[in-house]
Amino acid sequence: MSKVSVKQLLVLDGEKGELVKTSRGNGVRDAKTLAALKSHSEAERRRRERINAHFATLRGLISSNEKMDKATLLAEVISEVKQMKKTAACASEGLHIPMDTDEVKVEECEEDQGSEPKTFSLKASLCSEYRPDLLSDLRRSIDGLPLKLLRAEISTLGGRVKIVFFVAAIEEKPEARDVLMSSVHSALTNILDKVSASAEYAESFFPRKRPSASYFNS
Amino acid sequence: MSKVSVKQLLVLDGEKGELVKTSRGNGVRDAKTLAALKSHSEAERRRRERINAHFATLRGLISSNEKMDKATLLAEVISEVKQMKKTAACASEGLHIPMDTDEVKVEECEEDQGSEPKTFSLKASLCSEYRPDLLSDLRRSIDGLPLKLLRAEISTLGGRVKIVFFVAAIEEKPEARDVLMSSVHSALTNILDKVSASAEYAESFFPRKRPSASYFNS
DNA sequence: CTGAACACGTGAACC
DNA sequence: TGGTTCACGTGTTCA
Repeated sequence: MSKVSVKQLLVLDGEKGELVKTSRGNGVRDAKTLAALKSHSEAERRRRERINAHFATLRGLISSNEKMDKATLLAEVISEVKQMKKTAACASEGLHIPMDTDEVKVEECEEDQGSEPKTFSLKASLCSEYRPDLLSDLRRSIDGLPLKLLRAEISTLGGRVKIVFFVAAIEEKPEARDVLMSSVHSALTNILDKVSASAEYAESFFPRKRPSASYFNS
Repeated sequence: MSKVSVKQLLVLDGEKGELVKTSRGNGVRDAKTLAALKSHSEAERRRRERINAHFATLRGLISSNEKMDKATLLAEVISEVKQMKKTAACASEGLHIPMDTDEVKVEECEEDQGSEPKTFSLKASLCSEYRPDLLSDLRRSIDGLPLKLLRAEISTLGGRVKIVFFVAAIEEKPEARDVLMSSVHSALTNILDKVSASAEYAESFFPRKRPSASYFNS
C-alpha cells in the first residue's frame, strides 16, 4: 500500500483556525503537501459550485416560488418528473402525440382469421426525437423484414415524432411470431439508438479546467 | 456574540487519524459540548442520507442507464425537465390540428438577415383529407422547386392530416419572392385538388362542417 | 502522482 | 438556547 503514513503531528490551532505543522523528526517538506492540499480544497470548492449551480437552476425550473430546502427541492423535482412522465405516457397512448420519453413498442393485433394463408398483424410504434434520415432508415429496416406494411401513422410535436405502423406477416409456424416480433423490436431499437447517437448535443457548459473565471451569481 | 473561543489545541494524530484534545489551560469540561457535537454530526449525517436518497431516486428516474456524476445527473435532470416543459407547452397550445376546411396557405417567415447568400423563409401548410400517396406527391412537388426544406410537421386527427413545412429559398431578386410563393401555393393546391378529386363523393355528404377536434381544447 | 468524486465532521448562521 | 441547513476543508478511494 502506498500509504504516506507521515509520522508527524498536525496541530490545529482552535483559536485562529490555522493549520500549523509540528514537524516531528524532519524539516520543512510541507511546501508540496500544502500546495496539494490547497489545490484539493479548491477543486472541491469548484465541484460544490458546479452542483449548487445546478441546484439553483432547478429552483428556477420548479414551479414553486418559495425557497426550498435542498432535499425538498429534489423531492419536488422527483415528483414533478414523475407526474410529467405519467401525463406524457397518457397523451402518447390515447392520442398519438409524441411525448418526451423515447420508446419502441411492438404488440400483437387482432388475429386475422379465415384468410389463407394464415397471417397475423402487429402494431409497432417508435417515438423519438426527429432526425433527417429517420424515415428512410425506418423504411429500410421494414423492407428488410418479411412484412407487409398495412398502414402507418406519423405525428410530430415540437421536434419529436411518433410513428405507428401496422404490419402483417405470414404465419409459417406459431413459434415464428415471437421471433418476428423481437426482430421488429430490435430493428426499431437500433433506429432509436442511432437517433440518440446522432443527436448527441451536449448542453454541458461547465469548464473542466479553468482558473475560475467567476462562475455565475444570480 | 456567543463565540465559544476555546483556547485549546486540537491535535490530529497523522498516523491513526484520531482526534485528541490537549486541553490547554483548563480541564475536561467537554462532556456537554461533546454530546452536542455528536448529535450535530448525526443530524448532518441524516441530512446527507436524505439528499443522497433523492439522488438515487433521480438516477432511477432518468432514462440514462449509465451511472453518472452527481453534477451531471442534475444537469441531465434539468435538461429533461426543460424538454418536458417545452413539449407540454407545445402540446397544450401550438398544436397543428387538422381542421375541417381544406386549405393551403403560404406565408412569409421572419427574414434571415446577415447570412450570405440572402435567403428568405416560407411557412407553407396544407390541410386535407388523407390519402395514401399524399406524402410522396408532396415530396415530389417540393423537390421540383428550388427550395431547401428546413422543417416539416405532420399531424393527423381522425383521417385528416395537416402538413406544415418551413422552407428556405435563395433570394436572387426581390421580385422573385412572390413568384416563388405563388408557385409553392399552386403546387400545394394541385395536390389538394387531387385529394378532393379522389374523395369527391364524400364532399357531398359533408359540405362544410365537421365534428371538430374538440378534445384538444382542454 | 494528479485529478475527480464522495462522505465525513465541524463552524457559522438562522429560526 | 437546541434544531436545522449550508459551506468548507479534509481523508479516502478510484482511475
